[in-house]
Amino acid sequence: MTRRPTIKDIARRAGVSESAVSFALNGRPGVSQGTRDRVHRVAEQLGWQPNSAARALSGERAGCVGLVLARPAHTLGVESFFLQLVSGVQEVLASRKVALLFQVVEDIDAECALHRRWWAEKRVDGVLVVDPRAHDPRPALLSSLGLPAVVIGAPAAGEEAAALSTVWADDSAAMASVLAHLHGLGHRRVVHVAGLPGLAHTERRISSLRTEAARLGLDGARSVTTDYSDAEGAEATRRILDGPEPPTAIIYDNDVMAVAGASVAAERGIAVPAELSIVAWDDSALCRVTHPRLTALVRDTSGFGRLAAQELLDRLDGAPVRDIQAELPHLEPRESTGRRPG
Amino acid sequence: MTRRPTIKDIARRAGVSESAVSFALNGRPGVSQGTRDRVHRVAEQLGWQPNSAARALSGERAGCVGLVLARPAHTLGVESFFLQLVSGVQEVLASRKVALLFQVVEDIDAECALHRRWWAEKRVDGVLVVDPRAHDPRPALLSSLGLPAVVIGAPAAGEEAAALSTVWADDSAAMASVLAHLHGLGHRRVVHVAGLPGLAHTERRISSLRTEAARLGLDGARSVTTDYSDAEGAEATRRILDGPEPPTAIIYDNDVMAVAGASVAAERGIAVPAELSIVAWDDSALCRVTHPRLTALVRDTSGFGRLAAQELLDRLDGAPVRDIQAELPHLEPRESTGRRPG
DNA sequence: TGACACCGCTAAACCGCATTAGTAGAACTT
DNA sequence: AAGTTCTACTAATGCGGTTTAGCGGTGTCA
Repeated sequence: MTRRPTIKDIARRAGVSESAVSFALNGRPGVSQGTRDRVHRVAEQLGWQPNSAARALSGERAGCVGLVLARPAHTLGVESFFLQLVSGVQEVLASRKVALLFQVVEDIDAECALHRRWWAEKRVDGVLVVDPRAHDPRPALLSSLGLPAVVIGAPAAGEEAAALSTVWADDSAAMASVLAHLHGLGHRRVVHVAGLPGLAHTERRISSLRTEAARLGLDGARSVTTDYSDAEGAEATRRILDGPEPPTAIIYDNDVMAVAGASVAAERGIAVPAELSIVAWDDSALCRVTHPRLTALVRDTSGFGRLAAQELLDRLDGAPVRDIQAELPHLEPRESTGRRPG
Repeated sequence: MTRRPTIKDIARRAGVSESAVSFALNGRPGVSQGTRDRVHRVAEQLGWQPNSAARALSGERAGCVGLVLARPAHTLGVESFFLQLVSGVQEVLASRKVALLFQVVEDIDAECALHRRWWAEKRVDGVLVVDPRAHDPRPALLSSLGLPAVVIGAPAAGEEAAALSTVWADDSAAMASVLAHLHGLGHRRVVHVAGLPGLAHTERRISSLRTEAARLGLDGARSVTTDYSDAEGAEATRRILDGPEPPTAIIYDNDVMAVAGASVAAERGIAVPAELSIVAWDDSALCRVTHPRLTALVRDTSGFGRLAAQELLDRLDGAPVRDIQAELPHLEPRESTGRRPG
């Protein structure tokens, strides 16, 4: 139950004023090198750390950034994406001693309310925004509050990202590469089992599928949307396979649905990849542990997080808004894709 | 870029002193009902929220609790456990407007350093501790700092949890129920593919397996440890199946390894459950999407998180240290377990 | 040699809130 | 009518930092 040391303690032991201590510890001019060293030594010895509340109060930063995840609770924990992203984010933040406030909420209204509260409470210096969507209310809100933010993922087509930086991967090009792969294997009827309809990247992938399919002359290509859960992924797969002219290849928007789809095929005795090819968007342990292993679109998710965190820190340091493109995801062919049957 | 309203603004508009505002907003005596109402109305109108830094500084709480995850980055994101736990934790915290500081670090030394820093910075009012392990340095550290904490998971046998509350599930009983299930199906040779060796619950499960197996007369029962990854899960499975007297049932300490194990069996043409039964400790979408679906030990992970968060809040309110036992996990039999072959 | 700039430091104000001490006025005693 | 107790409020202080203003002492230069 030790008492926390303060700069007052340091000042007393070093025989200087509190202001001198503050100057010394923050590398500001106004103290001689000798005094500076002495103060640092005493601070170290006392194990002093700045009280974050006091810092935040005196006009400075809170030393903290926020990340809100607006997803219904039951769809959480099935995807590896977020923990990976967060771990990348933290690598960068931790190196600068910035903390991460993390919260899961039910929907986007709750998310907006939370941003507003964090701002009013002066709890965070900036926020990371994930899952950009069509008609997204968050960019406008955040810029009206003057809260620096970085959007992770490309905004919906046609929408300017207000005054927010964006870190994104080119989903359109990625979709094109998947279709090229399938087309090269002879597939002509392809279905895309997409994620949540409101999300910007979902719409982007859907529209890219359409234009790219038209270009390649794949006329059966279409998308269906889901909530990303294994249940809806399986259900969609059943409907697709039961429909007229079932496809010879299916692209799933996440790993969980892809595995669920593969399982439905197995259940029905449909051989993968002999009769049906499967591609997962986002690689994970999941894709490697199933049998056959799934061909997947690999992206460096934690690298993505690192990029976003770095950009947010830069923004806090006054850097201008930027638009950063992450490395293009690449396709990792495994055993779940093969030549078109017949 | 609106300015944040402060109690000074409220005081001015309501025509009273700042102290009166503070009393009114905090439900303290010393203001008439009329003034109280007026202050509340003005505060609402201005959209005032207490500045968390100022609150924390003036002796009060930081309004924030911490959770550190000490796992090497590559083992992250494969398990659904943590996001589920965190989402449960937050349900409770959010209802009390307490924020969650979340950080992922490489190892337990980094975790200890972080706890120390958070304490010194007065960033958190208390912390949640996960993955208790044998010879765990954290309880002693936290109690010497006087930082309220709740340990999630039972401490290693023989170790007192210092002055920390504990929320735990009875792993021994759970292991017993799994063995009873397998014994009932006629299995006599069972292997347990456990997780990280240092963790308290790993050791608990291992020792429970041993005593329970002895009681039931299963003499081939043994445990091997891994790092929880799909790679080590698969590797362990190969070694086990290649060894002398291969088991007829395998218990895996998480879902990912169980699926990886099932995949190894499939690869080798070993039929599940006809030739090999598989049990996963911890249910998830994963166990339901594979084919055959995996028999799993189900626990209410987010409920676990809720319990822990509630206990931490109680501790912050001055409640005494408690030892809370969560609901016993129950076994959900699916298609991956069946009668012993032969 | 006086004016001026510069260095190294201290004193004091301030951030937004909680809290303690104090105070004016009304109500109640006796 | 003077003393006491309440009520409803204000003034002042402190939390732990940052920051601005100011102040002696020394060096520089005209």
